Amino acid sequence: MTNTPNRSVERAFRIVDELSENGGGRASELAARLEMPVSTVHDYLQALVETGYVTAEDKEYRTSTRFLEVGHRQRHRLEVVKAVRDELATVADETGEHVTLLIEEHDQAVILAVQEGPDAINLFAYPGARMPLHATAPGKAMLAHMDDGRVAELVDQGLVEVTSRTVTDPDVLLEQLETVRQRGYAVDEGERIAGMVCIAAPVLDKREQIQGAICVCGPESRLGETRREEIAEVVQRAANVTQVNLDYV
Amino acid sequence: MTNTPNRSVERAFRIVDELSENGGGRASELAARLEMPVSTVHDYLQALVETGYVTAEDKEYRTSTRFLEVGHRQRHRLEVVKAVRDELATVADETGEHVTLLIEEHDQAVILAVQEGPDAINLFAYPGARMPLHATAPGKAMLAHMDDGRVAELVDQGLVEVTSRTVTDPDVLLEQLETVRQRGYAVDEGERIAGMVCIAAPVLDKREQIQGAICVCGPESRLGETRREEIAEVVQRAANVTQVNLDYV
DNA sequence: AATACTATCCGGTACAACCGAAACACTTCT
DNA sequence: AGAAGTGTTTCGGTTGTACCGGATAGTATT
Repeated sequence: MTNTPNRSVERAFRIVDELSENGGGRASELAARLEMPVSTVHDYLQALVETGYVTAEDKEYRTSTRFLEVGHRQRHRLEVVKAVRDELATVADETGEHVTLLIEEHDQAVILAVQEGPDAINLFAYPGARMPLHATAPGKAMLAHMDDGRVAELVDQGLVEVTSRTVTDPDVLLEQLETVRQRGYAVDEGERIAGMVCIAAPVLDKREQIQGAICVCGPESRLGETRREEIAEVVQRAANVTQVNLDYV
Repeated sequence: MTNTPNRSVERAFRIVDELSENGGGRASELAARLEMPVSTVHDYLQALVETGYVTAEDKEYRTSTRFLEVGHRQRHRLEVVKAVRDELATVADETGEHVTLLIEEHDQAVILAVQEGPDAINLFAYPGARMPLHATAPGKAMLAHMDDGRVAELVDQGLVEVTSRTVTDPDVLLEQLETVRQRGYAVDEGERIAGMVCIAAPVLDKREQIQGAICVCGPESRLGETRREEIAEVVQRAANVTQVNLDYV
């Protein structure tokens, strides 16, 4: 399967990743970290600058705003984003908490949009941020509506423990997914970020295909039993409206 | 100068660009557009999918959310963005119009953040969007504080006509830049988008280095002489506050 | 079923990526 | 000032792999 898939491309993006993670760097720095000859890295950086995806400023290389551009263009085209437009703001208003729209990509949950309600906790959440599916409410909401085969595959790859509360037992996870299907929303209690509770509802299209999830996050202290149910209501309603928008636009 | 800067890297990003512009595509489509053999394009797509920067969904390839991630991370690190944080919203509120923060990159003006006021015209403006420096108010605001040498270089590369009102005469441009320096803000009257007037103030750091520009855009009909001066006031104040934030954080 | 199209696989060859080494640019010591 | 250290850039020969033509498999269209 991994049939030498063009080494140059792979290396180029390895360098981009490295730049992105460290917010830039010098040629030799990167060479050391990536264990490549300095001259090679230098060649790549030169090529990357040429493409416009990397900027050089006095020997200091950074990823350029082209990434923003490409990312936003794609996001703009995703139907879910259009469909959810006003709903996120409404949910943020009604709950006061931190609201996000996520999709599944490459077996991960990826944030597409963030809307902070008046009382929102300041999470490090930004468009493009990704997280494991099994360790988050939105992830579980989406998993609950994916093929059994894919879920099994993911389970086989191992359920990474993000916090001490993360569900790592396959049986427990499958049971939870069943619950999600029954009541229509998913919950995560400090399974990704200690002290944070998240409640998420899946967004399906008319073919019952999963298109994303809407998620509300807040501190455990503020989200008692009744409050959670209220939020679940709101999130599910938003997901429904989104589904309608999806199908009729 | 163009010393064979790694063809694979260049081609990989040519493909990414093409994908981004058309919101995705099939292998053969891209091959035709880029005038490359199908098998070659196929190889590249495979490699790109492997890196995670492109997703394949039933033969249809798209740029992935990785671009969003990389873009946002970088933006997060840019000092200007932090410094301008609340100012954009304030300006949007006070003017009611469409407000943006821009920086210069690769000889272009690039939008980093957008804030729409209550009466804002719906422009196709998103983070990462880029435009020529000489054809916009923020561009001219930044040009006015760049080295004469760089300005001369840009002029030499030719002043592209975006609309019929775009300044294409070097002498006129240089004169306008002088005016910008004198009164502290730049104006563009339908030079990039017909019917739109933009007013922008430069954000400088303590070394008088240009760090970006804050820009307000609105329809010509709404922006008479006095209104423009009011907006210029507001924008300049915001740019000043930003500068202070920049220097003291 | 036959046709047309596109995606995918394969493998030999030409060519460009690769990297060692040397030149160059800057700092930072003595 | 000179020297030594640190990091960047240039250069060119070799070697590995990107490249693409052609074959095959897969899918849609008639």
